[in-house]
Amino acid sequence: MSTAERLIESTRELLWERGYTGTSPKAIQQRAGAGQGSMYHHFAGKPDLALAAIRRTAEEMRVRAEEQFSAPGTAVDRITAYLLRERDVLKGCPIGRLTQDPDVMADPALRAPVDETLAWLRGRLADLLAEGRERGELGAALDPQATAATVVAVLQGGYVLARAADSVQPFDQAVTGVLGLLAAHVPTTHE
Amino acid sequence: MSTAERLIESTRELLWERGYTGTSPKAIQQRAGAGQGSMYHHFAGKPDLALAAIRRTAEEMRVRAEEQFSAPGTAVDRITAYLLRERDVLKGCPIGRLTQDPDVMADPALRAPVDETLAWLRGRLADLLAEGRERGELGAALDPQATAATVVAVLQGGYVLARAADSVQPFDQAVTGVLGLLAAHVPTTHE
DNA sequence: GTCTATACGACGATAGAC
DNA sequence: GTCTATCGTCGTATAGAC
Repeated sequence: MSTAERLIESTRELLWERGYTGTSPKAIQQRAGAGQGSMYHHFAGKPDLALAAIRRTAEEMRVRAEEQFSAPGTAVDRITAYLLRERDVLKGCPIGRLTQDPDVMADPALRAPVDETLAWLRGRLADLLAEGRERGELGAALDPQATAATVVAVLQGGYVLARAADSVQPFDQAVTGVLGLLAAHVPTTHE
Repeated sequence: MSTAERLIESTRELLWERGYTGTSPKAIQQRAGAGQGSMYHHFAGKPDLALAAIRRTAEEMRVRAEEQFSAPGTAVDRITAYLLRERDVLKGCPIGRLTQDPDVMADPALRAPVDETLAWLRGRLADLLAEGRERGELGAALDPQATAATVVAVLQGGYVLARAADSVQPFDQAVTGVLGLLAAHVPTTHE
């Protein structure tokens, strides 16, 4: 792996673990096994490197989500598979966490991939829900956009609860809970 | 207001806006209009001051939530009122955000109030949901614990989505969505 | 491309005068 | 109680040699 690659990967890890403010150039260099000069040769500075790291993480997240979304099965099947997918729950969402970093949110370039990724997720889930509703898999009363936002929020909030409790249990409960609520909207499961 | 009070209040604001790592003693002093010596006279250091600030914020959060929880009405009414309560959505949750700060999570003293507050919230909502189920306001199939986790996660995740989008819309949608799902579990609304 | 040297303010705290 | 002085380290680079 090239030095530039190692720098990006180290930055991705540190942004995930410690956030933008909590990540120093020195820490990035040490983890990447690169010197000062090397880092500043490849990147203009901390924001530039962070941008490369965030873009890559965002792209990876979309690809992994799309794997579930484009799988065979009903809309609810695919959303269920997405929600139950294996996750590094206690580490949280590498994109969602950036939302709490004022320095990231204050920089339009850094903010854009965060905003776009979460908006894409909601949109994609809304599409699935709308499709499921059209096919009669879901009740006509279900609001695809609102429900999509709920599903993404359950994940993002589930990470928060899990980190607070230092346990995956609240995350799993939140997912179980929303799946239970969603099941009540599946016409065939109505008593 | 005493100097110690102003220091605590300033710390509360800064922890909310910038998190623990992003908040420096100097910034706290400036906002409080106090000098170095003054701060270190009243508090042992940054962690000590943060502890006082976090405890107060946690206490305030419980009191405000309990106002809705102990109001008259059905369980669903009270949960709805809680979810629709006025909030500083774009600023996020002052307790939930600390969850993303590794230095807070690494310190048992700082972590405790965060953990306890979110756990209390889930427990309180689970109680309400269980009560509503016993009274027949909610379907027997509803899992109080899981659903409580879902409700709290929707709020915490809604903040994340709102901050990413720089708009309250996704937060409102997530709340609308979960209320819509919950409505399907109210026996009388079944067609 | 990578290294070392240098810079300068911020961070988090202590010491001691008033 | 509050102030100023001082301290050692870190953060975020730039400069220039190799």
